[in-house]
Amino acid sequence: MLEINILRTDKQRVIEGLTKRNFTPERLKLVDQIVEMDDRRKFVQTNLDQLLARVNANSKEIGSLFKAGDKSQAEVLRQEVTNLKGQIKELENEQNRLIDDIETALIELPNIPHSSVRQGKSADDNEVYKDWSGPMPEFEGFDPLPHWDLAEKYNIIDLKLGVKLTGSGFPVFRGKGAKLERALINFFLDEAEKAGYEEIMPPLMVNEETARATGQLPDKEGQMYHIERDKFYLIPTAEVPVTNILRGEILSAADLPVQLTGYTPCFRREAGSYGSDVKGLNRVHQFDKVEIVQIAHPDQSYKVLSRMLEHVEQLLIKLELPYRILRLCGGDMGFTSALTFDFEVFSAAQRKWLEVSSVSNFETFQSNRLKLRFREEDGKPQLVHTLNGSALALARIVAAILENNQDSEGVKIPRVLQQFTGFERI
RNA sequence: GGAGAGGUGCUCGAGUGGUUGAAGAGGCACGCCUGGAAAGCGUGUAUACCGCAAGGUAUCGAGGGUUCGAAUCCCUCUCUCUCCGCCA
Repeated sequence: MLEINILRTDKQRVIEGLTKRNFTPERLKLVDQIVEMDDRRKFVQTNLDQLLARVNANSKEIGSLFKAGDKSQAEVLRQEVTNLKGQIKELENEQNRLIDDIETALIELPNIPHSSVRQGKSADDNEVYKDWSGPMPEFEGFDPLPHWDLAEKYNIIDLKLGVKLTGSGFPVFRGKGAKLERALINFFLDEAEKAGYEEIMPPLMVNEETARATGQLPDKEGQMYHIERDKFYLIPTAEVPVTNILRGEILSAADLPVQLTGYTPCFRREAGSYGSDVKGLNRVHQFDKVEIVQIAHPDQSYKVLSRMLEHVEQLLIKLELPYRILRLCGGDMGFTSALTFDFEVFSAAQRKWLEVSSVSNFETFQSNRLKLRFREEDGKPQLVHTLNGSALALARIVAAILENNQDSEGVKIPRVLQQFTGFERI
């Protein structure tokens, strides 16, 4: 959620930012409407506080009058308070209504894009920030198979079995497939640890408050699996529980940046897709992911962002996968993000780029709802910047490894993974 | 699932209607003391909102109620803990 103050102090930037996100002039009016409601809210509170102050003063006075035995004077003051109550109730109601309305409206506003973000309608308008310049996988004497065929051929991932156990989009990894998955998780976690991240194993279900604080609720309610009976949500990403660890805290500046990482399965309902995009591991309801999260000083957050980009990039280099980096345009960027870079790997048989990581700076958009702040030496608390990124999303990485490293006999395991898998080929 | 206890500030912990935003202790910070340290002494130690400011308002799990006045009384909800049962 945006800080309401910037609608006043930085209105021009807000308008430009929302325009990058393709807000129509009609919708832009929301900004002024919110400020107006907030003006009214301030006015109401000033009045309300004055009335409450009088009630408090009278009550105190009544106390001492009673002790002094002056009942008649006490009665006069008591009467006055009784008369004020109607007004107080009215103002309180209006204040509560305004607070609700302001929040409801404010939640409609997405984060203001960073100045480097271009306007654009969709993923087609994303800018290729860094293209792949190395060699592409080549195959001599045979046509590379898509990963779903390889999965079946070597009996390492069973999608049909997943359907039997649960439903479509719940792959079953087995044998060397399962071990490859586990190897990747260990590799990613070890790399994160080396980069200074503390490993977290969080709950896989969260309560409503937690889902709200990182912005999954109310915007993306439909994306999450919901346990009706206990009012829990299955996490769509480790970002949710991990970022919430520090919810409500006031850190000292010396604690920053906080670096956290976590492996979790991720559960996504992802309704409404179809076609070849969803085939195999391209889009599933449950997948594994290692997430990195940083809580940073506002002055440092873009430096932190580039370090996170480097981290992810190194993973892909070590895995020997062709990759490219996109800077998302205003139309494709997530609601909560100020700047997002996507990493895509090339999957040789499908001949397309698959998104395997998304690294974002949310600035104060998340911390505002998280109430996550820090304090300089003898300064006032101010909101931190939060950042996160996938490092990396497993399913599609597996797809790319299988497709790119195949030969007619099997699949070669990238060298860095071999110590984790214990085998060199599938 | 059954029975009970309880949620107060950074922590512990008092507090059953009236200068209690909240005793006391601990922790932390600063100062004094010291050759230095410990001990000791002193001072300070929440957050949000409104206000140019002075200052004001709110907050003792959450919400509602009683009252001139509530951390203190009443109702609802919620969470935690203990015991029993079940269980990896």
